[in-house]
Parts: sequence; C-alpha cells; structure tokens
Amino acid sequence: MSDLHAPHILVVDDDREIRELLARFLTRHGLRVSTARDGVDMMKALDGSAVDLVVLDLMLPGEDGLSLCRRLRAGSTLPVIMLTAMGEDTDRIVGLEMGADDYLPKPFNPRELLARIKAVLRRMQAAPAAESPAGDTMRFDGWTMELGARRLLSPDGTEVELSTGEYELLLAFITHPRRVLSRDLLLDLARGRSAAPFDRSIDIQVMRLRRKIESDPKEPRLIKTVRGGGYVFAAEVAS
Amino acid sequence: MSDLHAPHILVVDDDREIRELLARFLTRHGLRVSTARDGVDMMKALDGSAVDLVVLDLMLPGEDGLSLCRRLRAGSTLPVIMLTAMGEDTDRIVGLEMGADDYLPKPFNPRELLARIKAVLRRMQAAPAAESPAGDTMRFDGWTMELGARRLLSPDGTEVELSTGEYELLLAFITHPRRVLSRDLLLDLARGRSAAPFDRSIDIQVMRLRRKIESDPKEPRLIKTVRGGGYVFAAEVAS
DNA sequence: CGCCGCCTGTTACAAAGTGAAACCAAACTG
DNA sequence: CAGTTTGGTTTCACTTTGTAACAGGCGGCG
Repeated sequence: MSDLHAPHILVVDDDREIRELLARFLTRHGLRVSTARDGVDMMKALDGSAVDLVVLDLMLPGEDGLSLCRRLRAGSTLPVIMLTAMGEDTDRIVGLEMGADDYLPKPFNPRELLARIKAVLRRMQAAPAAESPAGDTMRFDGWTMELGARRLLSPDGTEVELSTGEYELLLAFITHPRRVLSRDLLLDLARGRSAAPFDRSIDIQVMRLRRKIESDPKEPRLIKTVRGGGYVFAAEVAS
Repeated sequence: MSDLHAPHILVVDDDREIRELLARFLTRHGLRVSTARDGVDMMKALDGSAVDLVVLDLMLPGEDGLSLCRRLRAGSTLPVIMLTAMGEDTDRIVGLEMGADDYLPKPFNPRELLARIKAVLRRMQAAPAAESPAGDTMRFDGWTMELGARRLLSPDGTEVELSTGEYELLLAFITHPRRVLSRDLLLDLARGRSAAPFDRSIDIQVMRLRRKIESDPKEPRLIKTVRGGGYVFAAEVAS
C-alpha cells in the first residue's frame, strides 16, 4: 500500500479500548492514525495536522457524533465514516441523514472498516479533486518546473532528472519561497511525516538537490542554510 | 468505477428528503444521480439523458410506481429497482410481477440499495443499455486513442496493439492525467478490484505499457514513477 | 477434447532511491 | 584559541521499483 503520504485517519470514540484496537489495527495496515475521545479532542486534532478521513462514533459524551458530523460536512468535504451501535431500522436512515460517506453498525469486523476506509479514500482520490494547487508551471532563476509532468528544466532547457524525494522537496521550497523552513516543516511538507530525534534525512536530500540545481553546491545561492533554523529558498518564484 | 462512464441512476420518489439523501449517498459512492418527483418528471428526465437504472418508489402522487414500471418495461429494458413501504409479502410478489429487477422494502439500508444497484448493473453489463458516449477519441503527445474502437495510434499513424489490460490501464491514465495515482486506485480503475498485499501486477502492466508507448522505456516521459506513491501520467490529454 | 498461443500475474533477482550512522568541516561560544 | 554545536558528505543497509523468466488460465482451432 503505497501512498506518498500514508493516509491519515482520525478515530473518534469514547471507548479507549476501541480507540487503541483500531489504532493498532489500522497502523499495521499502513495508515497513519490519530485518536480523539470526544468532539473537543477531535477539533483539536483536526486543527493540528492534516487528516484525510474521520472515523466517528455516533454516541459520544458531550456533543454527539451526528451533530459533529453535520458540522464537519458543513465546513469541508472531509470524508467521514460513522460507527453506530443503534438497533436496526433507525441507523438505516440515520446513516444517510448525517451525510456520512459510509457507516458501519457495531459490532463490526476491523477488516471491514479497513476495506471501507480504503474504498472511501479511493473514491476521494478518483474524484476530480476540487482545485489542484498545481498551477501548472513555475519559474525561478531561469529554471522551469512543470508541476503536472513533474519535470524540471534547467535554464538552458535541458531536463534535469529528479527522484521523487528531490521533487517533493523542491516543490515544498518553491511553494514557500523566501521563508525559513525548519527541517521538521520540510519533512512534513515533502514527506508528510514528522521528524524523529536526530533525523538528518532532510539535510541529505537538500545536499542531493543542491548538487543538481546549484551551479556551485559549495556556495549555494538557491537553497541557503539557516544555522539553527533550517533552510530558505532564496530565489523569486513566479507561476 | 471511473467517473466518466459512471452509471447514471434516476431516483423517483415524492419525498424530497429521501431524494436528496439518496442522491448524496449514491453520488458519494461514485454514481451519477438525477432525481424526479413523479411520473411526469421521470419521463422528462429519461428523455433528457442516458439513464442506466431507475430507482422507483411504489407510492407516488399521480400515476403510481407500479404502472410506471409497467410502462417502462413495455418500451425498453431499462432496469428498475422498486422501493416499497407496503407490508411484507404482497409487494414482493407484486413488485416482481411488474417486472422490476429488484425491490427493497422501506425503511431500507442505503448501503443495501447501493449493493443491489451494483448487482443489477453488473447483470446488465452483458447488454449495455443505452449507447455509450464513448465514441470519443483522445489525444496525448502525438498519440491518438480511439475509445470506441479501442485502438491506439502512434504519432506516425501506425496502430499499436494493446491487450485488454494494457488498454484499460492506459485509459485509466489518460482519464486522470497529471495526478499521482496509487497502485490501489489504478487497480480499481483498470480492473475493478483492490490490491492484495504485495500485489505487483500494476507494476508489470505499467512496464509492458511503457515498452509500447515510451520512446525510451528506461527513461519514461509519459508514465512516471512516484516512489512510495504510484504513477503519474505526465502528458497533457485533449479530447 | 486436446493442443497451442496469448495474457496475465508470480517469483526472483537487479537497479535505483532513501535515510541512519559515522566522520569531517565550518560556525559559533566563551 | 580550544571546545562545542551544527551542518556537509560519505558509506552502507534497507526499501521500493524495474525486469526477466516462468506458470497458469482462457479461448480458438484442429
């Protein structure tokens, strides 16, 4: 299961047992998982990091799942899968009423939840994907970056081959030019993960990228080092 | 389930709430949906666009569902799924007698309706109802793809033979250009199934396809690899 | 039926990309 | 200027993808 950034799932349930069970199960199957105990927790988690899908228990302390779901749908297209412990008939209708993308009556098989999560994510990915920030091509210091084709053209027009990691990193830079970007942020932007202690992977990718785009990698003009801070993309970027 | 030729469902029910809920739910699950309030509306909708299946409430103002169903079946083979609020057994008999392909007692599980819609469509697939709008041809980077004829013409005009699998894969690519497509999604688009663990079949098909359409398969320009992500069709596609 | 040939997907191995560890160099500190 | 911290670079193990070789399945044809 390969997703550039493994999809990030937020599990909202008041039962700690269930939260942990699901977190373990889904993680083992290649998803990133956060958990929340109630609506307040959920909103906090949504603020903090980019979540791709919410698994939401219908019955929660405080604001219940139904109203949370409605609130989510009101403000975004974030997909939601509902868990419901209700008896038969009610949930049939309820499932639809709240606008969830799917729902699952308890007790359920985690495997089935996984299957539905994947199905929903697949649909999301297949959808025309609202707006792509992929303007199309961006320019900096003579270079041309074709976003759709994932190509980088040097000032003299020849193509420079970038690995996926190098491409994602450069993309992170040119979409945030002239700002100091911490390693941590760069890792998040380019890889969708956060830094482990002593993580040097960004340094290495920066070095590799410099070799390809700096005329003198020893004396970088495009990607500058900010000691104690991270890196800055110094060039002006136009689209 | 590619959005282009997503099956088109017509929901006929006098309850606005139900119409809208079903429309949302089914749309979210990859179908195209229109709605109608009564028999007159329905006929209008059928005229307008190519509908693949009708979901029809038994009780309608004006002409009732049963008689509408009979009329539909008289003039075409358009599949119909009946919704009924009636008591148990009677309707089953009646519904099927009227020539519905399936029926569902209210209140029903929306997921169940979806499942039955898919089942009926699958059954219909042998006889593709209305004419497919796929008489099209699409172009990319000098190549021409004749959708109706399932032919691929190279830039110099010669035909390149594609196997079924190669054709479906290429079709998945050119209908979703310039986006990273995960193996999982590609498998779904091209084969309609989801990936098993360690499934490499997409990789293999991509390699075979590259051999046929890339000028230098070692250095692919059309189908690019995104490590950890999947593949991207880099060319611009026009129809 | 049984043979034959094409498609397809599995297995096994090669090649490329990535990041952890180690070491070196430069920049800051006092 | 010695010591400390931080970033640059190399090396290497590991992961992911590319490719070849092979095997089963399905359909056409004798």
